[in-house]
Amino acid sequence: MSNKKVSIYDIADYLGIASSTVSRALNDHARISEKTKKEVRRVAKVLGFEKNHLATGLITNQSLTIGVVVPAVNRNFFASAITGIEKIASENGYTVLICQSHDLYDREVELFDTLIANRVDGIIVSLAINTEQFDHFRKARDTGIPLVFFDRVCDEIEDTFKIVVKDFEGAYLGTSHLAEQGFKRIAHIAGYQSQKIFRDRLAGYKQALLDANLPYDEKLVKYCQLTTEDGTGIAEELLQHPPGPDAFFCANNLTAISAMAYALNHHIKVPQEMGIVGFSEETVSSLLKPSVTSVRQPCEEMGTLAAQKLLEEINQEPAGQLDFKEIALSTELIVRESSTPR
Amino acid sequence: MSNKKVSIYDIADYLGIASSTVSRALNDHARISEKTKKEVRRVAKVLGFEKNHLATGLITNQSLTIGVVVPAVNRNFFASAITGIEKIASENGYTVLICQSHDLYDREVELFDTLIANRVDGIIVSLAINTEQFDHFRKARDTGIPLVFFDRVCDEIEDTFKIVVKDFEGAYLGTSHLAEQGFKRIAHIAGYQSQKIFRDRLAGYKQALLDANLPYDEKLVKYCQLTTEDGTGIAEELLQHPPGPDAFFCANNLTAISAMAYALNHHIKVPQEMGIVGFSEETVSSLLKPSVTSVRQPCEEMGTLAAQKLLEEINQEPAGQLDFKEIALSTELIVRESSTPR
DNA sequence: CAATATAATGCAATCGATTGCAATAAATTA
DNA sequence: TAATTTATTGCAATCGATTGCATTATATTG
Repeated sequence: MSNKKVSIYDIADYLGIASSTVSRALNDHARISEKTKKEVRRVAKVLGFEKNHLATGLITNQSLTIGVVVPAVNRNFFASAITGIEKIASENGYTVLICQSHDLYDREVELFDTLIANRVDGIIVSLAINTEQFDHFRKARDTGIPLVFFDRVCDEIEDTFKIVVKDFEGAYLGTSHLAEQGFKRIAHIAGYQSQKIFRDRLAGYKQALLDANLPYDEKLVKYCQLTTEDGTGIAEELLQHPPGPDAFFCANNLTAISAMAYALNHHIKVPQEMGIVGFSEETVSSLLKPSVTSVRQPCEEMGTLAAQKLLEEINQEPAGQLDFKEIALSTELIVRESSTPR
Repeated sequence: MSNKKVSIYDIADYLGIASSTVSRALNDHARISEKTKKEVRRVAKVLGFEKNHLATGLITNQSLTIGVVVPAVNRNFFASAITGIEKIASENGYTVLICQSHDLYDREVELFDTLIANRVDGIIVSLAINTEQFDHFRKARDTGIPLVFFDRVCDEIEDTFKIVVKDFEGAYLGTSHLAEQGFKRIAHIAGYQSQKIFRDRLAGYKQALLDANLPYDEKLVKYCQLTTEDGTGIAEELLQHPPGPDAFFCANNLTAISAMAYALNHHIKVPQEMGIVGFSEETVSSLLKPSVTSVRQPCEEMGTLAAQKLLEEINQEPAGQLDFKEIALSTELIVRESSTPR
């Protein structure tokens, strides 16, 4: 293996000049002549030079890398958010380190340690579903690494940007829509209430019932991790013993899809006998038969916003001037077949 | 902001010992006494020390990071493969840098430059759909960075591991199955033939037709990028003018799902009037109504294998002893409703 | 107790790029 | 031509961890 590691010293030797000149030339420094710059660039190319970011990072104390910690990348919401983050990051010369917590608190903590050790310049995070301790966030902040939360945010940590959607509003929209369509016994597949977003969604659901003069029946609310299996299981549980629900408002889309699948497989007609509304779109929401009504979140926009705010904090000059706050974006109800019997 | 950067020197000063001793203590070196090790670890914790990987990487010439370049992370196949890669990597103390090429050649090249600059110890890659030049791969290899291809591999580069599935076999299985179920005019939504996997899938499809005594009609084969829109568009095109196909064998699952959606929306009954088989599972394959028959790939296993082979190459001692080859894993046909009219 | 072996620690160079300051070369002005 | 600016380039320290070799402390043996 030809383990050539070409450094600026090699270029310097080749041209018989100082390494500092090479460094400045490559960085297009104003005090280097055009002639030398051209020469240096030419030789750099000939020799196959690639700048060593580790060395740069060590001396400049910044890695030009930002870390992203999400529960999983194979969900449309997170994948889109990441796309947004990448866009802003690469426009600004930053690399993105994407990590999956797989919704495990322990893994999240580990990932934070790794990111800190790798000296990322900032971290964007959406909490694992069972994260209820926050020392790893504090540690990052104490180490001087800016943090931005999005989607599943952490209220206990202040002075950071938080990018969320109006979960209450979204849930209210979805549930009200079902009520308007004539559904009377609307169940809610809810996320664990340790996460604010799921509390807000439940609250929106309740308020919508109230405003529609429908009774709130706690037996119709089921808390879970919101996996595919949870959706099927809860649908089965609720539909076994009459009177079951005649509609599901689901706190995410995976459970909406799987609850719908359960219904269809048991010869319950959707939407005639059963209405379905999900929260957050999946790629297939519009492709399913019937297509699935859902609350659309501006996923990619959340990503770009999170990245912008993070870079703002990383590059703030002087420090301590930022107006940290929670930014809540609007949701939109995409009405499709699964909720419209008429 | 308390930008404390605690280094081994701080620990050394605190204890009045040499930094080299601290370094060795933290690395559990045999020639350091237990007593000192304990002291050092204690102080490290008190001071909030986090090892600087940049410095370590600079001196040891390894970053303990591996790069992964895939077209997109929001596809079940890649997400699962990544999960497999992460598993092996973290077991071995490596961090994974995940990058998306978004199926763009230019972006892929850019990402390679960034990864090289970040001195990753190796790269696992699945080609962008229009990658037909390979200098960036050669450059990585010349820089001494091991490469492993998976899924969409590059035949032009030799002496690297390649992890694939038996695409020919999978396509043969899927198409034969449709033939057995009585479908006569089986269309194929194919990927661009610049990629070997799509050539192999087409070949498997052809062979299956041949063995089933069905004529090969090139009008029933459509080449595309395999996006959702492609699936819908091709279904529309082929079904507009009779005699259209009575089944679709699709080179991925997105097009299978969207072609099926098109059929259902136009009152074509699946599977009674139209059979559907896809390649590679999506999370929703089993949840759709009808559920979608598809060729299952061992996604996660491909990821673990790719990572294992990469680490093997990274840590080979002495160099040049590896038996590089293409490893082809078996596929499995998961029969569901979309292809079984009876 | 002296001599030798062994354990534990320290010194100093190194990785590659950056950067403040000094030094030299070239250009301008008196 | 001498004096002064201005444009270029070089020197050397620095970031933080690692490591070969030297050194000192402790243990073992005769």
